[in-house]
Amino acid sequence: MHVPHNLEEEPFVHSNLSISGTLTTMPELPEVETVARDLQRWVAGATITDATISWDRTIRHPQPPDRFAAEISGATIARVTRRAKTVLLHLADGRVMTVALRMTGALIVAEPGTPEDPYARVVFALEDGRELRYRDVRKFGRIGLWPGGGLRSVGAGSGARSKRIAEGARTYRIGEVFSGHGPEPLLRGFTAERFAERLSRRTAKLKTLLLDQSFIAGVGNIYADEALWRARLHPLQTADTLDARDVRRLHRFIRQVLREGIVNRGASFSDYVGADGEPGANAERLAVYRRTEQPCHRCGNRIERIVVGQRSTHFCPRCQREPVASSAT
DNA sequence: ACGCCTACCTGCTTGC
DNA sequence: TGCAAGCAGGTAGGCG
Repeated sequence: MHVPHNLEEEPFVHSNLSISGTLTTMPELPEVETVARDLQRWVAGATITDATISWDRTIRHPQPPDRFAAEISGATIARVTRRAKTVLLHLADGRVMTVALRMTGALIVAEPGTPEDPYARVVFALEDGRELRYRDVRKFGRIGLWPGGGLRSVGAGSGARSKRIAEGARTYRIGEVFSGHGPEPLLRGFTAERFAERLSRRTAKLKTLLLDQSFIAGVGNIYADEALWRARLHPLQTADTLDARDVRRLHRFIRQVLREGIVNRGASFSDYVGADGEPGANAERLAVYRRTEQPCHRCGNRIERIVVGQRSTHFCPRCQREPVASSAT
């Protein structure tokens, strides 16, 4: 199997999710997509011979941690894909291992002889001598191992937070598998019309909604702020007040920032420095996120930071006007 | 059903 | 310099 040359030079760097310097990965859809594509290239076909768990809580349902290693040993990774912000490792026997990276999770392919990583919470030994390491400084991430046959949600529709998942005779709370994810924004089925229809039924603030995974899958704090800036929409504006043009802009720019993120290997809005040491053309791309008090690239006005739903939110108060509440009819 | 709040975690930054 | 508080944010789950 081809091994990228930079693996040899930088053992800990498997993808852009390993960052030299400050580790602020914040994996959102483009970052997770990048990880899945890299793993598909590097470990599809590999067989797991053992798993070492150093933080039990990383392993979640349905297997208790002490059975996980035995369950996964001997499995061959057939295919690696992504759903929302979760990496899916499809095993040859039909089971699926899910890896939710949350805040600081990373999947790293380590060549034999690579120094131990103190933040590796789960290490999968591969038959060929390499290791697939799940690294997670803050321990928020979760790994699950699910039965084959395909998990399906019981009852379709949005707001699936409390619904259950059926697999054969057993059912799981949907949160144990997926958090009732909304549509994948980059799929063809996610049309402006469908988006408009979903938005029209909601009275929540735009920022809150974009972060709601049951409303739209894969958008996190960075891409939400960036998409709203491009669409010139105020983060506090409520969804049901958007007109048709607003919706089309928001739809287009959500997809645009996510696609650009993937093209840039998920690095477009992080302070990533590539293995080639290429300096940040990324700073140019970052329009508002963490640019508090700095000039707006469009109008020069100072970027403002507010807190929405306990999350920092960055926007340009001149480009992104909050609509005046209409008290009249 | 929806929106809001807290807990989960650790490392870095800030303030005294 | 040392220490504590504040901050970062994805998401499960509880509450009103």
